[in-house]
Amino acid sequence: MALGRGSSRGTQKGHEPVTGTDRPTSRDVARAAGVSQATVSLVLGDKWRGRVSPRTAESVRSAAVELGYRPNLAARNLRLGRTRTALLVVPALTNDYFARVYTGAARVAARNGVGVVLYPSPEGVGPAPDPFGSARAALDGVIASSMAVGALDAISGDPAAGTAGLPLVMLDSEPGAAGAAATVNLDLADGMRQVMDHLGALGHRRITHITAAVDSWTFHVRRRAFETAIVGLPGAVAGREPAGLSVDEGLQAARRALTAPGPRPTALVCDDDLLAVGACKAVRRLGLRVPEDVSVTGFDDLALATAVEPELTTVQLPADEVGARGMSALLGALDGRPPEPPDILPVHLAVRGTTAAPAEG
Amino acid sequence: MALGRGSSRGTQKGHEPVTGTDRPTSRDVARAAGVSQATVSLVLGDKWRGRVSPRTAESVRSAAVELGYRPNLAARNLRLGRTRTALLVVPALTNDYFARVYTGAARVAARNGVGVVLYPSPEGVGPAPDPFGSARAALDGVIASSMAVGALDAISGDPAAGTAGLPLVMLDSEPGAAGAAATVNLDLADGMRQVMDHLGALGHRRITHITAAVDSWTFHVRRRAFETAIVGLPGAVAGREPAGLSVDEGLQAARRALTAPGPRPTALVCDDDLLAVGACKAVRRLGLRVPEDVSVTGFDDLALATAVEPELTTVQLPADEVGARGMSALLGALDGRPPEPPDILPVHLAVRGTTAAPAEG
DNA sequence: CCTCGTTAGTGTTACGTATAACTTACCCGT
DNA sequence: ACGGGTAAGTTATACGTAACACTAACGAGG
Repeated sequence: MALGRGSSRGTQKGHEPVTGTDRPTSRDVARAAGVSQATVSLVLGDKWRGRVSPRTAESVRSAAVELGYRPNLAARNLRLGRTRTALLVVPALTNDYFARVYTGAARVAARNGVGVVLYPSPEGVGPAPDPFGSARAALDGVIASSMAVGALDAISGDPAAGTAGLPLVMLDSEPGAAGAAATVNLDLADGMRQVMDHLGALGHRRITHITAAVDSWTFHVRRRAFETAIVGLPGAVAGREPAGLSVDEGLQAARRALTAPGPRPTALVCDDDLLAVGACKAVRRLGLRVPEDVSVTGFDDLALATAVEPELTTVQLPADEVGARGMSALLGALDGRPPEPPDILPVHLAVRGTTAAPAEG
Repeated sequence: MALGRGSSRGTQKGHEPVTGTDRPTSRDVARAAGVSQATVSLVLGDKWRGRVSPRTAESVRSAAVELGYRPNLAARNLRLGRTRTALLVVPALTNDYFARVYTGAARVAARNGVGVVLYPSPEGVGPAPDPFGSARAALDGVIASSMAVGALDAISGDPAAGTAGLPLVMLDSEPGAAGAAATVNLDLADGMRQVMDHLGALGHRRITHITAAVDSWTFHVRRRAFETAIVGLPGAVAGREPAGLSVDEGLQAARRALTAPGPRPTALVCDDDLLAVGACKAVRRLGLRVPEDVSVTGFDDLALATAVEPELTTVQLPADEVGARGMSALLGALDGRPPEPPDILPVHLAVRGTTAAPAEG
């Protein structure tokens, strides 16, 4: 039954390719089953109904198993002109918002027989942060977070050209972003509004916004929404303190906000949970308490938010839904379906332990 | 100059492949530059020195740019019989230990012109968690964390067969694991020893080990090392409390440990930072203080460890070095070099705020 | 008996690339 | 003038697969 895997590698003329790990090919399976390669392709491709007898099909299948046949994906991709693989470009792996985005995207992709390759934009990983060279996988389409567009247009000035003409779905980016086949958005403005309503209702009037100093739409929106909300809050006094996206930067920014001359803010609204955690540390290092002396709010509802004490009041984002919709949109674009109207996913404020009414004063 | 991208798709007989996004091919570039396809391949493959005149080379290059030529990776992979792509299988994205492993691996890979595809073993993502179907990228080799072997042998009973005959490097796994071309290890036993020495020197004698209830070598080692250390500590009394790998499970386990009948442990040694953070919460919920009443130690030094207060005393792991060595080993195996002797990377205890001498009593 | 339709396959081709082997033109020394 | 050498390309494959177009065998209907 198990013929030797002869595979007459006849070098008559010309080329001689680098001989990789020579696995059995569909032709080897064909020889073993006593049929032609075309039949093997039909059977294993599950297109044999009514074209190959069940007996033959079964013998092909068992021969394939016998030899441990695995189709050569490179050959298949070349033949089909498509890879059924999508690239997901995210800014950071550590951030579990993106981990959840991936989960949602992967779920939808798996249901459609599509693979997902992750490309975390490198933080000094290599000299050429080229997703299409680095993740050398041949790709059908790209989903990118707005926070990672740097990785895309690092290749060329034009963000769209960065995807090399592949369909592109943008997440959390300006609706109708140039070059994108679709966009998936969160109602971040509403999230910030919920935060401000909550703080306003508690009685806070001196509020400092600790902003993420990252040039990304997701943060611009938060800032605009904060500014809109603060003018809608009678007698409110706003402050602003920019910070990089880390716990430590949040700590520094909060320290600056709390030790600045003038009346101390009673609430710190942070653009991100990392910043909020840092802010809480700053409050305590100044001998104050959260939330009795200073309320702190975050954004994103990372795992970190419920790990710290007190647990963070923050805005929960439906991250996996973002990933799932993004993948759906990409699959639609790949199938040539017209883009669906961009809908904006709702977000939800989770009130936890870092907000309370301000002390009298 | 810019000829139309004619690409006479002559369907004389037979096949007719699915016409994907028809990008320009090297033959189109050849036509535009007035040379043969072979010359284009030579020039763009940077193998033209002494075989093509500089003038011609330049005209080929500019024609390629003009047309926006991007080589078809599927075709290249097929021709070369290799993809220069490695798969990194990790248990979770959220855990920044693995994010750092990836960073290290990606750094080494980039230096060698190799791409890295991440495969986070899915938590209920799809029905068939098949890295080789899901990450449909054609692969040259696999690096897998021992904590993710489940994703590998989910495909077949045999962990090695899971990689479909590809070279496999195991991280943090039993040295000389079956089927692995190489293994990269951390001296976790020494890490645990450092923890115990530290606690012993502080005067702790009633110590409970909060173990990760995960069937992985990395945790077996920790447990064995704990048990070895405890017998080497005169008068020491050990406890053990298993927990799943999460903050909340750590909290539950610590609560059980602290409220069990008999004298209360003065120190909780946790297998993981997540557990340690949960343990700290449990201590405080019982009205006790960290570290005055109960000392807590973690393991891994996640970002979380310095986000909480007090900052966690924990064992720092050279995660990126693990990734880098793993990738080096894989590249070596791919080049047919004999495996280097498995070396064990040192780890280092970071003493921070959650450990102190126990109160008298 | 011939034709038609169905069943069960096979032969052949091209996807786009990299490279071994061949070719042609030109120059130099003797 | 002529052989040999080099520079500058070109030609011809083959990688493994999927699918179209073809064919051989066979039974049924007229």
